[in-house]
Amino acid sequence: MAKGNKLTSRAENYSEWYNEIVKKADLAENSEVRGCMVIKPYGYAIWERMQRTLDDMFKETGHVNAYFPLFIPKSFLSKEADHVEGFAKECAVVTHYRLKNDPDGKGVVVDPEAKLEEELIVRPTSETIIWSTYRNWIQSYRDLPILVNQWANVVRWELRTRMFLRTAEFLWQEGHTAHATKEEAVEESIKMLNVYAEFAEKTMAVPVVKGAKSERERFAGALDTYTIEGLMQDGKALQCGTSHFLGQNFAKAFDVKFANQNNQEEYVWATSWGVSTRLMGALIMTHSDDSGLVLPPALAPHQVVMIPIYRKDEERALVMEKMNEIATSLKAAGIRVKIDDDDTKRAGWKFAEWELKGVPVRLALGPRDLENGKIEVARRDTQTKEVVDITDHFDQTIKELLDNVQEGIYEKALKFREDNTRKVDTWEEFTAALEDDIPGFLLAHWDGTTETEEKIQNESKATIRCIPMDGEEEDGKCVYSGKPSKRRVLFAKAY
RNA sequence: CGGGAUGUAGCUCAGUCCGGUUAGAGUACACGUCUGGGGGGCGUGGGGCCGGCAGUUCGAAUCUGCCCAUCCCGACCA
Repeated sequence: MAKGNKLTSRAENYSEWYNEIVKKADLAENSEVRGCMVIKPYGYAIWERMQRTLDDMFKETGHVNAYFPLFIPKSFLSKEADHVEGFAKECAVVTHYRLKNDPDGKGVVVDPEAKLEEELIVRPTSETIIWSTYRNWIQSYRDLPILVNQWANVVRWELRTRMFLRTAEFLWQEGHTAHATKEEAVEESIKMLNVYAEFAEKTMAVPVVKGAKSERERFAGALDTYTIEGLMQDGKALQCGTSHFLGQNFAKAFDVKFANQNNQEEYVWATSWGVSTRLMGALIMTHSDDSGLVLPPALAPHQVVMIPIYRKDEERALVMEKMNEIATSLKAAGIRVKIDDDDTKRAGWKFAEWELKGVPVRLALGPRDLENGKIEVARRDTQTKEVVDITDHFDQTIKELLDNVQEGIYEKALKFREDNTRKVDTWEEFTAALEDDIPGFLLAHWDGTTETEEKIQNESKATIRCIPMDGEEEDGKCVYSGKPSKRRVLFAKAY
């Protein structure tokens, strides 16, 4: 790659900047199938770290993993009326099970003889197939709760797609739990929302607002949907994860009952919750800059990249010896280290490349440093570097530096969100705020009706992201209708 | 599904209006060489069914028709 290979800046064209990061940082690329993407090894490595951390958190909260089929009988989808309403328009349908050679000799065609009696839907989510299964698993209160998660792919036939943010097929996890009481199910749905929020903030360093969705925005088939909402650098909101209290809707649709301690039959209470590869988009759009990706150390496949500098083979040998020694001690301290000793690339090229890929810390070591007992330490998030002594506790120095980076990018993102969260009280303020370069989060009163919500969306393009959980009661007037309101809700333009 | 555009090297594109040498550039790739502490310089080389089919013509990347594909804007998108 040549000098001209700079990213489009965020100011110039934000969505172009995003697309270029995804491609040039080797995260993913478009596939031959419209709307689908290939997640490349570097991008997948980040996703794997997300999976591992989340999976541990799920296990710690008592969940186990299982796997349910990709295909769902068409009839299942129509058993819960709201649910089918929500998904019908974006389902891929399997109608046949066989191909045959084209009689005209041009490749293969669908064999019309092989039509399925009942068509199969490629899962857009798995509530239906799971609840039809739970029916057989549950007879007594002693069978409850069921706390199951699955890691899977799902398909939603989207017309407009964007890498990681909205693709026709995506990877996610979906937790599906069954409980004896309403209280327990509600508690579960909030517990998992908290797990998501903790993951977002501690591991991804993405600050999020926890809240409940309005009726209009909630999951089809849920009584309550809870969400974590992040604010991206362009001032638009991104829904990062959702947790649903499903009530008894699916239990009734699939006739899942249990005998309570008094031997009375009751419908089971349900939750479901999920996060997807969309989190990759949140990660990119929260921290990255015009030089490329910025990764939190907790998720970076390589936390430290080491680049040797040398001219002659003798120099190379000396530098590599010292570098391996340092790498060994860093690895022993639990740090993920990559030595980039590729002799076909130049040092400057590697600097730019690893910056683009967001590696939190870069160490460069050359003959000059070797003489002085020093090493160059560069920090990705602040783009600063300094030459420091190689001390006995160098591994601890780096460990602390990584912690600082993790903390630093979170604080920076939090400050950005705070700077771009505004209370507005009039419709003029509301619409004016949305015209800004960074529209941001708007806290405003709302009269609680779907009609008003729709009008606000149609006239301003902003939607209610959530009714924040930590919001305080406050008397006010709806920013649109002027009717009384008890609390502010969070509005934003959203992805 | 409506509106607009584009298909030429792995990628980004010029050439098409006005038909006429062997179809070009940048980048990527390969080799050599000088290099090497922020995406290096020089040299050499490989790589093309010009989206497909059918016309017009002595001659088509270029003109005509049809088809296919993709992209953008809208509509739609818990």
